[in-house]
Amino acid sequence: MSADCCESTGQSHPARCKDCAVRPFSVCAALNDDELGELQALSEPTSVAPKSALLLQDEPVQNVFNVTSGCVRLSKILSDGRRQVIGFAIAGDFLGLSFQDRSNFTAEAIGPVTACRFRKKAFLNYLDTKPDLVRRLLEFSANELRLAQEQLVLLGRRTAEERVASFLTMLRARNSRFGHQGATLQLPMSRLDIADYLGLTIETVSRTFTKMVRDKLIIIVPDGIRFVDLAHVGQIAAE
Amino acid sequence: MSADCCESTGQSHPARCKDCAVRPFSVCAALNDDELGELQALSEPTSVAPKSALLLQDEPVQNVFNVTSGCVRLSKILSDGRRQVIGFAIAGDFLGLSFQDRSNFTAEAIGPVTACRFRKKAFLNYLDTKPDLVRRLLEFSANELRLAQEQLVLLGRRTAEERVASFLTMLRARNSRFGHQGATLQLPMSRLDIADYLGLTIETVSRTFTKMVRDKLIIIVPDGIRFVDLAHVGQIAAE
DNA sequence: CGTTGAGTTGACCATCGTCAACAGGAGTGG
DNA sequence: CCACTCCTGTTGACGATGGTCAACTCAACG
Repeated sequence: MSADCCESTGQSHPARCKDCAVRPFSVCAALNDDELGELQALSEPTSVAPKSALLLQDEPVQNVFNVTSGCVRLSKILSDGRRQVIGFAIAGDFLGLSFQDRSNFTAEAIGPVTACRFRKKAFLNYLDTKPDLVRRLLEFSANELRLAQEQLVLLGRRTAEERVASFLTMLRARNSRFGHQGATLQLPMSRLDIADYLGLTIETVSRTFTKMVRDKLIIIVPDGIRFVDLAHVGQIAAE
Repeated sequence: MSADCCESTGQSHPARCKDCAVRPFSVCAALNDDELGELQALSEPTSVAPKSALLLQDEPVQNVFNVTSGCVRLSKILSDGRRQVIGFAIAGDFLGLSFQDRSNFTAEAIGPVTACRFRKKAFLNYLDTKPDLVRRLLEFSANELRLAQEQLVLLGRRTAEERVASFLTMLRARNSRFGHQGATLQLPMSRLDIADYLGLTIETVSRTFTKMVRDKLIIIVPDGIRFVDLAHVGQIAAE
């Protein structure tokens, strides 16, 4: 079985919610076994092909999603084409609950993605009967807000090298819950995605990686990087 | 009676929640009259002096707040002193519900501020009995997340002039619910606050204002600006 | 009337963006 | 199997946007 965080694996689509590997980390953890059965009845296990969209900016939101594997890029574009990636959703993350008719951003699968899909209306109706689930969603929302606020500091006040170091340590921390704790970090997204996430250009990201290699902080490996001096990278990120 | 959005006015501390002017815009709108009475019993009407703090970054959160008048600056600082203002809270905004023990940011009154204060524990306990209030908080949280995501685009991808134009139109839109719809816009915060909010320096903000005056887009008045060509400012902001 | 703090303006400069060339791997088709 | 294209990523030269440092104005306040 592949350990790649962005490949669809057999374990991601269990027969029942009860057996779902991401349940403890997802909103579903707010429900007991009986309620899980009800939720399961509303859910549609879905495979999303690489590069296809789960949500489209300014388009009506028909579905909400619970990501079960893979990596989803969330981005906003300006009318002249400038793009800002506002986040990456991974297993356990919940997508689409904005209480607005139209989506504020585009969500696209980077590699293969699996997710539980819900009709938005049905999900909202179910929500009205499950206060604990609403409470859990509130905690998720507050957490996303905290991450966005940290990203505001990064975009507003940090240098290119600090942004890249921050990005690498942040990604490592997020993967830790799935056991990926080694010195190797998979980077499922392209340099362009990273640049658009960090408010930089692809050239600056590339140059910064190269500098970090020269400084013996990381080495670049296929589809990712390997930390050589994790402590020092963390120090640059913390600053 | 002063129309300044950041001055304490008599109407801000009504005897009863029922009569509160900001209720329709705040989380309290989720409660009926009986419930309002319960909430009122938990609330402590509070006046906050200019420059004093409601929340301190990295310190335990004892209270949560419902702002009823004035303007509160939310900011995060890095260890070397760089500061990012992550938002401004005005009447109707709710502060402090992060589900974390310690605050992620500092919240300081810019001018005089009034707010309903709640002990965090008591408020959380009350929440457990009021699903509609949780639901309302979720909507507020989702809305704040949306604003933060738009700010990510601003900080990551927009020029100085676009940032300033966006800031002015955004502030105007937020004030509109309180009837401040004229061409004059009060700016309760300093140039430094604006700079730290927009990821710029105070000099760049000042130069950009000057340029916009030269271009006949705005004129600068005491404690604010006046729109001369609102449509054009909006166009620069939209881009 | 001197002091303080906020804001403005100018001169200069650094970081990062732009434009261009190039390298290397994957896929395609002869 | 090789040539070709395409795409991603890297590197270099140059330049622009916005930052740094400094001087100055002006209003508030004692």
